Amino acid sequence: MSATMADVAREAGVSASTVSRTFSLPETVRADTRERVLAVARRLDFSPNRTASSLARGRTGALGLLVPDIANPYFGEIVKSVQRRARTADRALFLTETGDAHDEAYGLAKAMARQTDGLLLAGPRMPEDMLRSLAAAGPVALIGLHVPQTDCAYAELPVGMRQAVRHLAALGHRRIVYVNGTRTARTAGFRRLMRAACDEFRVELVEHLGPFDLTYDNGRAAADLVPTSGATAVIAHNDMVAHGVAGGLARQGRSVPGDFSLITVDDTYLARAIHPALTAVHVPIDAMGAHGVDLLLARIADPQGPPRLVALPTALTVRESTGRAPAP
Amino acid sequence: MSATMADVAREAGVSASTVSRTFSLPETVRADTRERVLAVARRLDFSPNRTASSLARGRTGALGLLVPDIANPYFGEIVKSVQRRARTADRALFLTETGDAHDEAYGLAKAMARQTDGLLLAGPRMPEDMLRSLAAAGPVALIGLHVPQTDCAYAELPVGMRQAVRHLAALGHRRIVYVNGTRTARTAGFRRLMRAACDEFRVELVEHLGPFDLTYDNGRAAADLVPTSGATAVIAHNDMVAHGVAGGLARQGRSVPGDFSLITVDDTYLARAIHPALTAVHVPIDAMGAHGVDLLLARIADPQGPPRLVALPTALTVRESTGRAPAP
DNA sequence: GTGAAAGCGCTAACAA
DNA sequence: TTGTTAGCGCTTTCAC
Repeated sequence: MSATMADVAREAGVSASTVSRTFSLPETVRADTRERVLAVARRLDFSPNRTASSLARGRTGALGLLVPDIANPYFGEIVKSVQRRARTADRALFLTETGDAHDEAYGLAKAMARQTDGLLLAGPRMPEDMLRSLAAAGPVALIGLHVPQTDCAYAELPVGMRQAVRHLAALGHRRIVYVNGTRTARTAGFRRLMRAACDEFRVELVEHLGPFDLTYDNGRAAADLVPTSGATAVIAHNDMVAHGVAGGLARQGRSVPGDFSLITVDDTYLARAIHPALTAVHVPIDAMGAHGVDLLLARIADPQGPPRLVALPTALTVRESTGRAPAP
Repeated sequence: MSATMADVAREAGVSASTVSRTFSLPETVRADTRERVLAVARRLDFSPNRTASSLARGRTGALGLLVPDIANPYFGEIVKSVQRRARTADRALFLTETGDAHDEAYGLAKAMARQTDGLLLAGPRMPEDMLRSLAAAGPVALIGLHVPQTDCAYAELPVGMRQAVRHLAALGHRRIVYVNGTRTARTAGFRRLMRAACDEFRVELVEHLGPFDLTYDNGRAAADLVPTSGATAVIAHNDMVAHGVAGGLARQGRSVPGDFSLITVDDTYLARAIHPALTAVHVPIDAMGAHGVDLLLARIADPQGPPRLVALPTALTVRESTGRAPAP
């Protein structure tokens, strides 16, 4: 089909090695022969066959990204930033959606590891030992999650969460509902955080831990429980859920922030794309994706190096969904 | 590092070819030797090296997907369905975000074509001749777009659009605004459609063709133009824009559907995820993605076959954002 | 600075 | 049914 290095070599009157060097180590070949080779290559519309190169080199040049749910805007934005960073590093990106099942995700990761130089796991719903086993088998970096002894880029939530609770306390809220999720890795730490922050600011915490996957519909369902809880403010675990809570409250005819204040965590474009715009604990998704790629590339370059953690800052962004607590 | 076919062959007392066949054409090797080979393979934790296989076979087993904007829910849902279908076909998926620049998208497509067996272009913002040139160079299928002489899976919008206008006409709306976008391939056909439908139902059409990229913010800006247009209903080109229009109207203190009715096109989860839920021309995104993959696989299997078009049905889904026109 | 030669790990005739 | 043999297209010592 398409021209090979041998073809170019013949036409240019050099050996295949020289053609190869022209493309992978240009500075090692004399300028004029290089030009000659490139001219022929251009004429023959030649470009190196990546597959052959991968085989010879022993690495593919590709990275693999696994996300639980592509359509979730949080992961959508992660995919976006990872893909962008990968491209600037001249790496192709394999994408796989894992869903929520541990074993399947593990199998998919294993399979993908074979065709890539390294794996990026975003918000993996996997027990730590599986993650460790993957990391032991090849280069792996985690995004949005903190697992000791593993390369990860994650958001430092305590600061932002504390600001959120302080903000509500300052507005006179004395009792808040926290709409949590199940099954995600950050859930546990999250609860502890909320408790600590609420204790510090003397706010009473009501948890809604139902079997909530972090979906719009579950947020909507959670909204029905809010008015009977005695709380005047809600903190939702992520934007999808917050969106559902907002929709549910609106449907009940409740006003935000008139009747209830609402704070979300993550701050994807969804948080700005509803009315009222949501006050949010901003998570630097973009930076997390980019740092994830960097960590992975570093790990690929030096498989033995010590694990690195990159903690990105979070902060409260106040918008329209929070206001003074209604008079009792 | 990891075991090779030669290793397995030696241990199992067979030739490398037999090991190869055991994995790629199992039925051609006798049951007992197959078992023996598989046992050894398991013991050695062997699995075939895809890169080597790709090189020998002359195909990679991977598909490439290009989308303009991953974070846009419309494309997010397409990526999701494509990735799912690709997996059931046992194909890995390369993902690239192209952005809006024609030439860059073209270059990225060319590059990706080299490492895949075929390309899926979703909603490409590219002139037809570029698309044709790509299709001439290798297997290509289009998603969400109808280009003659090319394999495409697209939504048949006339039906749904006509229903939308009829719906508004029946509710007493006599003048509607259409918030269009620039630069996308479907724009032109869309305008014609709207005109035809509006003529049929004796509705006056106001077009807002500003330099609108299809973003939330532009929808918001468009909303400011709505009240002065004299229209009582709005049709938005996609969910992002519709979302922005809804947000903008809410901010102005206008009620939907009390003051203005609003219809969106695409019907991603966004359409349901705001209050009021949006009446929408439903586009079967999932089916489009799946059919796109099937078209591509068929094209890969038979590069010479005639081009195939798959037109998926659209239909109006009435929700809460449309109601009777306000009395003049 | 350039060329010759030996692979990288697997596949696919062709023979046996 | 299985083995032998010759690549797939590129990279990389090692000489020159």
